[in-house]
Amino acid sequence: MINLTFPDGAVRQVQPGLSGAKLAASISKSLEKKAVALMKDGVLVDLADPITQDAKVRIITRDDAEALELIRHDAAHVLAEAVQELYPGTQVTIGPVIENGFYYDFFRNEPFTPEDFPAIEKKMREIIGRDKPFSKRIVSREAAKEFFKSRGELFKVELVDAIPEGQEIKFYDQGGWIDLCRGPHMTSTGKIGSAFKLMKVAGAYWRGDAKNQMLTRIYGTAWANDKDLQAYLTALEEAEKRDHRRLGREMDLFHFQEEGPGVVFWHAKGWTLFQALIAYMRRRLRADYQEVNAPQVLDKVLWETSGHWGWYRENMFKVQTAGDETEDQRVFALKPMNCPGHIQIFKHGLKSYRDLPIRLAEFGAVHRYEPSGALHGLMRVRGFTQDDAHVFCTEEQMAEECLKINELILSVYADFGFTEFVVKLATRPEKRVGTDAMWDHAEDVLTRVLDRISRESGGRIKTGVNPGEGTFYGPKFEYTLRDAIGREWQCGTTQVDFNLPDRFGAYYIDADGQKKMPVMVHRAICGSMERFLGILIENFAGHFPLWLAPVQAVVTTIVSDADGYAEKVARELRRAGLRVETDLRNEKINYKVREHSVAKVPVILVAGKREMEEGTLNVRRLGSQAQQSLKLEEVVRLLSEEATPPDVQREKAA
RNA sequence: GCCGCCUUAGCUCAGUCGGUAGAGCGGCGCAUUCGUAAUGCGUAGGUCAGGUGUUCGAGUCACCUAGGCGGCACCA
Repeated sequence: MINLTFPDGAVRQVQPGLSGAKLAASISKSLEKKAVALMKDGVLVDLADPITQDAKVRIITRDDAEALELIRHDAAHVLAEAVQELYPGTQVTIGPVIENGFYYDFFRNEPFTPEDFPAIEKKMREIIGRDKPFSKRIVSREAAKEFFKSRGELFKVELVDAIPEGQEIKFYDQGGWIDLCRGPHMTSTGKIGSAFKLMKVAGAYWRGDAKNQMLTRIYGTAWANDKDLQAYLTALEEAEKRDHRRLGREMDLFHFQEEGPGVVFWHAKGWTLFQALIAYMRRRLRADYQEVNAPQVLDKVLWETSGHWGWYRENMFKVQTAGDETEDQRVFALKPMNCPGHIQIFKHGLKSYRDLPIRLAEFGAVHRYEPSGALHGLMRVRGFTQDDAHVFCTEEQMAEECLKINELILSVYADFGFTEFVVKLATRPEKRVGTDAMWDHAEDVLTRVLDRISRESGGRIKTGVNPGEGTFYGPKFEYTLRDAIGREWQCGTTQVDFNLPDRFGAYYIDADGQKKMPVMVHRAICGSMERFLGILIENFAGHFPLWLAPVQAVVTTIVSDADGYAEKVARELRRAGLRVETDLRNEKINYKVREHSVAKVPVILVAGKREMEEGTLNVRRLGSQAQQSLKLEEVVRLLSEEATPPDVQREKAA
């Protein structure tokens, strides 16, 4: 006999080999019907699997949260069956569960289009309606390969070969249609229900490798019920409304055009935002950093020395004279990074150990030839501004510098309202420079720093490791923040580098009078200012806190008699440092309120006859219909206080 | 870069079977002076992304190029 422990702590003795299905049946008739899988020691397994030893068990019904991934996984199988039924000759490959849904990759000479969806969905519903049971059987490697080979499923043959020796090969049969799968599945296709929808088609490389064939991927979403499906579709629409490309146009922040793929035309309002962000960062750097500026165009030898010319040449802009007659054939590069420039500044003149650490910061405009398919609004561009810095320090100072940077990064994020972060250590990649000993050392230092960050945050900051994701010259920390709608963005990085100082021959004079190589720490907080602004636009859905809003308030009139008063109000607010516009157009107040609300101006100050006579303003805040009548002086005081950036407020309070 | 889709007025989008381009918003003009999310009337605005081809005739069909969108790959 074996002991099964139930979620309520109850223990039951049963015969070994009892299946989850039988177990459910022994509890109640209704549970037998509702059960779709078994949770055994924290792992989902098929209901038909025998339980052979003591375990903690829980019967999973379709309504349990754990069943959702099964619904999606089963839906992927049904999608594959539907496609093969409708389009014979299509080869199936893989079909995993992903966040919010599933996909299946197919190989077919003619790719699918969304126009095929109605037919496929209809067929899926038909298969689900048949409600055939999922049944599993273990097969031998040879039998599995033979089976797929005979059906012309060459991708599946490759998949069988990829299964590690000693691992079982399982076939799942769903009413005659069979797929290779590690499972688990629910009891029958009918359990999938009807709350699913095919979403999009996309190309995807076989096994994620660009050297392989392109497959057609069909994405779908699936939920336990229609209400959840509908909620998901609504959330997608909401996310679309805060798309920074859309808000950028609606709020007149920036634009892109054909002649400049991947480079931003910043309009006045967008540039105001940009400048507000840079001004904030400058204040945060004032105490510890020296701001510098290195050239845009430098001879390619510098990039050869750094290694960029070797590793990233395809992604660099080459710059040469455009003249046809010129003899000067010298090749320059538009800088893709700031580090070589900063090293030149460090190397200029002798540095003493007493000078260290030297922290050079730059809002450096860099250009990278990103693949055309990678471009995406402000999030991925070919010309952008990094809030970059390089700290030149001694070995002993390195860990302390990393911690100091960590504090700065986290406090910057907090000032923008981001409170959830993950810090990951990215370790040595295959493509790299420097000796293994150097890498061992650098990774060792960062691992210890990461432990300390985690420990000192009291577990508030999550940490992790990204193996092989480091840069070619050193390991790094990747700072990821979570936005208002739960999306994660990797922004900041801290990189420890023993390689570039060596390659460029940078040194300082140590206490013993000897030349010594400094360690270099690269760091960025926002990463790309353009991208960070894109993230901010989406995070706030364009509804910026007052200190960032490009137009902080609009003063508008109800009657033209109040025009003079409105001008005076605007002057006073501007004198207090606020970004204010007036709207004296001969339009109804409804019209003007609507227009400025749509433009997401945080504060509308209405001046009518009454306000003019009383020296007041009627204040209306974005997102609220409430009105508040306040004295002009009061408005100036309240708004300038609210528009004070968080760091300045902190300084004042201190 | 790869796969698929898209590109019509400043913006959002119609445009039938291949027969000579349309709406709303916005702009401009006039009237309206009005109390918190769209006042009325009038008016201008187009190389249908660019090119080549098929055709008596192309916004519409085919091919090429560019840009965009969704994924994939990439992201120093």
